[in-house]
Amino acid sequence: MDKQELMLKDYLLQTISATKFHIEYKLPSEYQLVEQFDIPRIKVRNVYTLLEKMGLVYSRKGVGRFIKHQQKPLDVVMTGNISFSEKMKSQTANYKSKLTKFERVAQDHAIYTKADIGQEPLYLVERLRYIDDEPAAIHRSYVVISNMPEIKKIDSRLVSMYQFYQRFGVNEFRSTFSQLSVQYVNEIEREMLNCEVLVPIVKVESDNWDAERNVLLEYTEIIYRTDLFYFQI
Amino acid sequence: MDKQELMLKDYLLQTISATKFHIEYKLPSEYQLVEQFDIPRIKVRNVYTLLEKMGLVYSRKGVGRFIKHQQKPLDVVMTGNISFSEKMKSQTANYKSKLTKFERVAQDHAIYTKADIGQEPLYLVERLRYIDDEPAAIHRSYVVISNMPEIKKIDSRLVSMYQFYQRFGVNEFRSTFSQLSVQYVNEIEREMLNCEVLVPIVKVESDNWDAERNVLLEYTEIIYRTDLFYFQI
DNA sequence: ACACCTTAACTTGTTGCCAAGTTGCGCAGT
DNA sequence: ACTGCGCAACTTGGCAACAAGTTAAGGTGT
Repeated sequence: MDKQELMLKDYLLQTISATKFHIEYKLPSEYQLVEQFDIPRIKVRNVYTLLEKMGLVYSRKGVGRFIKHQQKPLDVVMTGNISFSEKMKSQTANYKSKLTKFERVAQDHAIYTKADIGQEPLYLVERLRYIDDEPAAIHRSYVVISNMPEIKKIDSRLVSMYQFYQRFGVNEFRSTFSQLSVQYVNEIEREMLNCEVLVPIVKVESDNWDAERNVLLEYTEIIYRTDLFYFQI
Repeated sequence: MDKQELMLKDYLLQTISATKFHIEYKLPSEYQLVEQFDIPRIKVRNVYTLLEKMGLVYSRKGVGRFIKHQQKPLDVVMTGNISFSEKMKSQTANYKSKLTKFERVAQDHAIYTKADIGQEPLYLVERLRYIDDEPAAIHRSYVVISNMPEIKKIDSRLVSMYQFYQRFGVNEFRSTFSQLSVQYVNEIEREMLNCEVLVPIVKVESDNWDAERNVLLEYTEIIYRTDLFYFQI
């Protein structure tokens, strides 16, 4: 981006952050900004399309460009033993979870390169979490079948992995690591999360052990849209 | 982005991630991709300039486009009482810290809107952290002057805030919150961190108390480039 | 045989032009 | 006075053409 584009980006970001998030706030047209800043129209377009990819703005051909309504982010507590479901239900009335995949993990899946996993057959339970009817997080549990054979019997009524494990005799949980990284989504996850190309995601990878039997229950991967959450550590 | 651009983005991202990070790996030219995928050149350019803004690729006019060398991310442990300096020194030989600002905080600074702070006069100590001579993190300590008046006497020899507090009688630290959010940089921080527009940052905000006296020592804000760190929780 | 210069063919950088959608105003008809 | 239609002026969407930098090959001169 050249200096003119950077200047315009900051100008529009200030406009967006200063605006009291009324629905349908209309931004200046491309030609208004061309005249106001005396720069080529293509540079205005470049900045506008960047803001669109960041999920801040949307356009309607022939009408104009508008600031997108942003939800107030919710708090996710990253430590402690409260399940994600409980965390969300305490902050919003409109939370739900949908089971999107439950199947054996193919032998060539990348998960098998993780050191702790080795070649133990795994069962994937994948859930999409919704807040105010918007997809907000993808929760993947890779369960070690030999340490929790009942996992093969789950069905679409599954509500919480915590409750599932407790039902089958696990009372004490332990985690040996939890790692957070920030990335951009791939296309599959972007469609699942219904977000724009440049909304970064936080990926949290951790494990979950039965502390009494000292066996690995699952390897966990959670993908959060970063525009919908603050993370309490 | 339309489907052709998304397809090309994924194609180039796969090329980048499959490449063994040799310096100066040259990517296909715009016209090679135009012919290979039978799409307009402007769409190829759109995708290439996006990858440039993400910090993955750089271009040289008349020569071509190249994959940027990426450093292997380091681990930052987000909990516990180890100072950032110690965390980094245990992982790399080439770490340094530079004091970039130390001054009273103006009365109209946004920091004074934080609930815990009220209107207590604050002193800002800002450090830029380097890894392998690249800026990697900005560390801001907003110190409560009345609870640590010695802060006004610091100079450019300051190495560690932990050591500073210990020198003035603080032996036991406590934190009441630590919040992580993901954002894009503003222009000032982008220049300090020497990164591209679309490298997201992690901002960690926390407080630090003298546990014995039960007084607030500082409000802390750390800004990390997300391409240089994994976060252990 | 080697070195230097020129030019063609490559590369990326910059911007305008045309297409298509929408809205609002003015005019005509009832 | 009201309603409906047409068109001008607005908006964004899509893409090609020209400018400028670099490199390598070929030809010429020593």
